[in-house]
Amino acid sequence: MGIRDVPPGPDPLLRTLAEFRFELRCFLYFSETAAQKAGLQPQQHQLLLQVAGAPEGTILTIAYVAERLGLKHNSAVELADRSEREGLLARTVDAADKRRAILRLTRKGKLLLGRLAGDHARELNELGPRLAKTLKNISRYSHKSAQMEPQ
Amino acid sequence: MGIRDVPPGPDPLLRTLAEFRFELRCFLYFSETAAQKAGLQPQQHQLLLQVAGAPEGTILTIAYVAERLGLKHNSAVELADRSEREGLLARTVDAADKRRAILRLTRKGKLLLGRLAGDHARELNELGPRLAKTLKNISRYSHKSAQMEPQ
DNA sequence: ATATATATATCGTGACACGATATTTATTAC
DNA sequence: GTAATAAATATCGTGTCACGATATATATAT
Repeated sequence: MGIRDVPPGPDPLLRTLAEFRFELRCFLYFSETAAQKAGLQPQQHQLLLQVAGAPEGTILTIAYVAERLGLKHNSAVELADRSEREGLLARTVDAADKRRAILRLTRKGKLLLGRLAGDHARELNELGPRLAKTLKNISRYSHKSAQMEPQ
Repeated sequence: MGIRDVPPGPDPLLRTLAEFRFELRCFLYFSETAAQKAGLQPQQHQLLLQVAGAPEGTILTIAYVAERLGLKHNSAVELADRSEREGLLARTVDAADKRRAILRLTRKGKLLLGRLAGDHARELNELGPRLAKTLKNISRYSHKSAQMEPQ
């Protein structure tokens, strides 16, 4: 802790941004691996999470999950196709607007997602504080002030 | 702010994890878009960042960046190939161990990376606090305590 | 009732990560 | 000191997936 948090040498902002992305990558790697161990593709996991974790009252359309996952509509369609084929997800045509497909999890999908959620929460409880600290360092170094007391 | 941070309805842990991934995805989308606007593939941006932002004294080998990017060695080789082809990066054989390739940025690579760094710092200064808050909520809901005062 | 917009779906393409394997150089065992 | 093993990088074929362009079906507006 202290000055070693952002060692001297190269541009401290680049140094800290690199560290942040590394920590982020570690989390994503954990997440991808956990999903695959559970028998899900990482993106399928994300789809299930956005479906199950949507705010109350959300209309769970393809367009909604596409926006939440940062995907184009057609990519979300394909992801839902694959997930449906594997019995993780079900589509039903919206009775109120037959253009829409409503997504919901199957029991299998819920089960797998639930297991992953606990693991992710644990991992984030460990990683979170480190991420937060690195984020603070970024803000410190991006305001290009000479560094005062670390932390 | 307050109770609305994690609305009622479905499992609040799933709800919060979904929110976290959405915020993360927003950042990544920003980052990918910024890189591409600057003429870089997102992964090339990450490679340059890990090269330029490595701690003083780091030996900048393929293996090093592979580990930092969470890639297999061969994927890092290919990424370095593409980046070298576009004049962002240079490889030199390590004189001390001729198996190793040492990576360094070209002037062009440094220039592009520098521009992106500022934009990213600004974006993270905005997004960081929200991420930190969501992370805290995850920790709150993963310890399955009944919720007390929000925040 | 026709035109336009919206939601989802289909298809061909390209980027890229990976496993398996090869090649070169170091290191170790004897 | 040479053979054997390890380590670092490179090459090649394959599969996944995200995308743009386009198509189809339903809703909305004029």
